[in-house]
Amino acid sequence: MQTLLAIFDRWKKEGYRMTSARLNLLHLFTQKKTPISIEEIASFLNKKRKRPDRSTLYREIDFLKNEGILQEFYFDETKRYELTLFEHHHHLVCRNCGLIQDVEVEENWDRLTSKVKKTTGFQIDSHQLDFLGLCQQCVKA
Amino acid sequence: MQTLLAIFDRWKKEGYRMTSARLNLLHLFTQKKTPISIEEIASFLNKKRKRPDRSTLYREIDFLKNEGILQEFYFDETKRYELTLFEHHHHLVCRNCGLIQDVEVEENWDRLTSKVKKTTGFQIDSHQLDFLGLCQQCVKA
DNA sequence: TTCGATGCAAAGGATTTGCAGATGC
DNA sequence: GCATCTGCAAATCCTTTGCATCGAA
Repeated sequence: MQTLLAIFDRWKKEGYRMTSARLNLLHLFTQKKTPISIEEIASFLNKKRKRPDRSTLYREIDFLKNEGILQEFYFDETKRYELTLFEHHHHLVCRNCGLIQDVEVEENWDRLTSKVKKTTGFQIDSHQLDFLGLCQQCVKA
Repeated sequence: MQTLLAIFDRWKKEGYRMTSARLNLLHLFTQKKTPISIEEIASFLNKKRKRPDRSTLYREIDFLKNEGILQEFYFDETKRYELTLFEHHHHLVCRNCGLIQDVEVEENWDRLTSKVKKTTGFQIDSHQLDFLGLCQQCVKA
């Protein structure tokens, strides 16, 4: 697992710059522990009176994705992003209100992965497991 | 698991019609056992000289999704659709050539689901598990 | 001073919508 | 015959791109 400091070091060597837009975004992502959409990112940054242009936002997301810092998900009809720095986990999605929550699933993923590899011949890099349903609030209502 | 016949019956009662566009689409989906994109659907129908307008295609996909006949996935930067009639299974996606393959994962999903339900309070309807990696061909190359 | 990052405006592509005519039932 | 379904064209929405300027190192 790479740390933010290690990333900054690498960027310095590669000639990328620590601009305020980039720092604001990274700061936002370290606070939000759950995948967020472009719309949500824009509105959070608006609240804090930092408003990058949409094109900047898209370019920056792309940059961070290519650098392996952000991970892309697709929930609730929209793309969402989350720091890869966070430990691997799975998501619970409420199909009514759209709430997204992390969940720990006790499972021997290494064993499962190597089993799948053996039966299919695929070289498996990662997996994604999500649960879809209703959150406590929406079950009540 | 609902059958196609049961669906046709329900539609008749609800006043929906068995148009040729709808039948062509359903026929295509019963043949393709793997999630396909709008582009792929259009090109397959073109080959068979059935060319519905794109708006019809989008409307029909939407209809089938709402009727619970199609399931939506998001792989390889595109939305893909598959019949829900097929038995529940998981997907292997090659991140190089985009190949999608079904895979059986032996796991007691009911046990896992009820465990997650207990720890989170969510009412869980379904889950989705996908593996990402390289297929045999792409590993060689 | 240099080159990456940004904002703006315009282009591009995918999806949706309104409407008039076609077609299942 | 009536309501649904369809194709066409236009509208809309999201994302990307070109370019001149800004600003980090």
